[in-house]
Amino acid sequence: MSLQLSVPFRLDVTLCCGQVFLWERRGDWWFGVVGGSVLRVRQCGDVLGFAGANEEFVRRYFGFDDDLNRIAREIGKDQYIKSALHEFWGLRIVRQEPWECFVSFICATYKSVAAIQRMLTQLSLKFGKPVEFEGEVFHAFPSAERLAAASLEELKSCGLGYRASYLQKTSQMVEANGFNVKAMRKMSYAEARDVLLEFPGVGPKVADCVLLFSLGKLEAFPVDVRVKRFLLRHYAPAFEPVFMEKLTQTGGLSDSGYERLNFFGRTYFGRYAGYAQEYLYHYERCFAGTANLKKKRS
DNA sequence: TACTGGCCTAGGTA
DNA sequence: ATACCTAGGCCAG
Repeated sequence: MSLQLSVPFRLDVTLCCGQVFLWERRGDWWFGVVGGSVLRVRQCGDVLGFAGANEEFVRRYFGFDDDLNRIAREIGKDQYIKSALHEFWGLRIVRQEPWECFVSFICATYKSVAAIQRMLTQLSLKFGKPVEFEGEVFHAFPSAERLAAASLEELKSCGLGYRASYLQKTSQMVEANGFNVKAMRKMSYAEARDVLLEFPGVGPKVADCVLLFSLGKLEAFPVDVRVKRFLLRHYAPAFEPVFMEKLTQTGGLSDSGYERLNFFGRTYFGRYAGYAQEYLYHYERCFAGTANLKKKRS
């Protein structure tokens, strides 16, 4: 099946920008398991070809209802973000499966994207239900029940390290009390964030990623080392010199430091701050390299 | 309340 | 090759 694109969209950028980890590229086609079924998608200009789901599902998953032109007008506050918007125009925030997204970002702490993909792939292979598609076996993302029953050793064998116990405890909590996606969608950003923060292994960064990439809270503004970096480089005048100095001197980010940068992002860019974050994050990742702003060791 | 280390592991880099 | 550094942070003290 195929659909004629009537909105700006770029599939490859959307799947490569670091918001989702389990899509695999094979030639022109992308393969992914979403909600227990396998999806095959490719883009040729204004035509999106797909198999494994209906058009409505595809439209919802890739966020075609987001009015990108309007979003760009609202977040396009300065030349730097405008450059990122221009470079990656068509990048959209995906509506991931919340549980998969939650697990992904619990595992993502202090890991590179390549390593995250590897961990999640192993978890799926080991604990996910096999799904046949076009004569081939794929694996669905494992349920909370299955992960809750896994031993620490089994989880660690997927490369999780210290994240294994977080994932085990969180899975057990979800198995016992559920993961109330519907309720969180209805809540405000702040309320839903507080719910997520109750789970082990979930701090503000992980919560913001889940809110943005799976719960439709487009004002969420996750702050990681790259975001911190481009804020230091390009938005320094927005902060007090003393605060800037402290940020530059320390590698990590304290709770209060996180909240200040997060608050800046949400107030400066507005209700679509999450889109700004993702365009800028990807821009930083592709063009800014890994210049070292950390305190020099002596 | 705010800050400091420690933490598992795997890619990437010198 | 082999050592070292950093990676989409969180938690305990």
